[in-house]
Amino acid sequence: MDISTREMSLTVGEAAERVGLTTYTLRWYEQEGLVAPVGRDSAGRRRYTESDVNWLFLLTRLRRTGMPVRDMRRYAELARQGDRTLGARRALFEAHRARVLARMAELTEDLKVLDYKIDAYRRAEEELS
Amino acid sequence: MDISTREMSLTVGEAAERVGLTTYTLRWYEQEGLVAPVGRDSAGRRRYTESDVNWLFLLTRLRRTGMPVRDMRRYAELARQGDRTLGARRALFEAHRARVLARMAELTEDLKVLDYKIDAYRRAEEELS
DNA sequence: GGTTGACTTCGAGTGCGCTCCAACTGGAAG
DNA sequence: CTTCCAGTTGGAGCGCACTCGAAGTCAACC
Repeated sequence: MDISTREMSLTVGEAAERVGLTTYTLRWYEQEGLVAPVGRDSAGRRRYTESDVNWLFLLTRLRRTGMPVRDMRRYAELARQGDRTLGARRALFEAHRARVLARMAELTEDLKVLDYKIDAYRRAEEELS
Repeated sequence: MDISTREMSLTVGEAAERVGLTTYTLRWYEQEGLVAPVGRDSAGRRRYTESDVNWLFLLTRLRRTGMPVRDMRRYAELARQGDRTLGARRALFEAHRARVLARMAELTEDLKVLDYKIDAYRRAEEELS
């Protein structure tokens, strides 16, 4: 009902805070084509819409799961081409999903090594006491 | 029984292959203090023992779980100081273990976002067909 | 005994993902 | 009207973890 809840528009600083990136990174992402050119106000300052922020949030998840910036750019390019790339985007996500699962399996294995070592240290400490 | 099974000694190339690192990296790890100076043969070439290889393997697991080289160096320094650092080494591993668990929890969350998107693309494709 | 190929050292170079600086602009508060 | 602050650009710089090149040595094989 309140107009401010219907039209969200954030400065680069506010958007950065919301998505957990720096203003430097937000501008750099735009420059690198990970984000389509953001709208500007009358003074030439960026204004981020809710959908800009949602897009940025998605990027942070892709990034955090280890997707290289190069691949994120490719994804952004596909997204900008509209509906006809839906299949390609899904394929990209499915491939990435598989990589994330593989990464998690690796971590599970590595965790066993850590646990083994922790136990070995515990036993060695016991021995010495 | 056979002498060769009792005394393992690998060249840098062989050791690299065994642990899945390059010869460049093996030398660099030594230079960076992640590995204690490796024994040499009469011609000055490195000879890796089984325990050298075990140590390197452990390093690869630490690295793969995201431990910075800086921390690995600190760990290597502790290890070189002998038994009196057992507690510190265990603490280091326990702290790292917690970080790995946190990372896995993050990945689990991120996977949900990927799954959501994959499903959204599927539904959108359905819509268009 | 010459060729090959893996080793040696040292220092420089690379790729990634930011991160920061300098110089400037413009809106808002006191 | 001044001060302040957050924004703008282009380009340079940084930290990390390797990665490679150059020049040389040496053992092993034909």
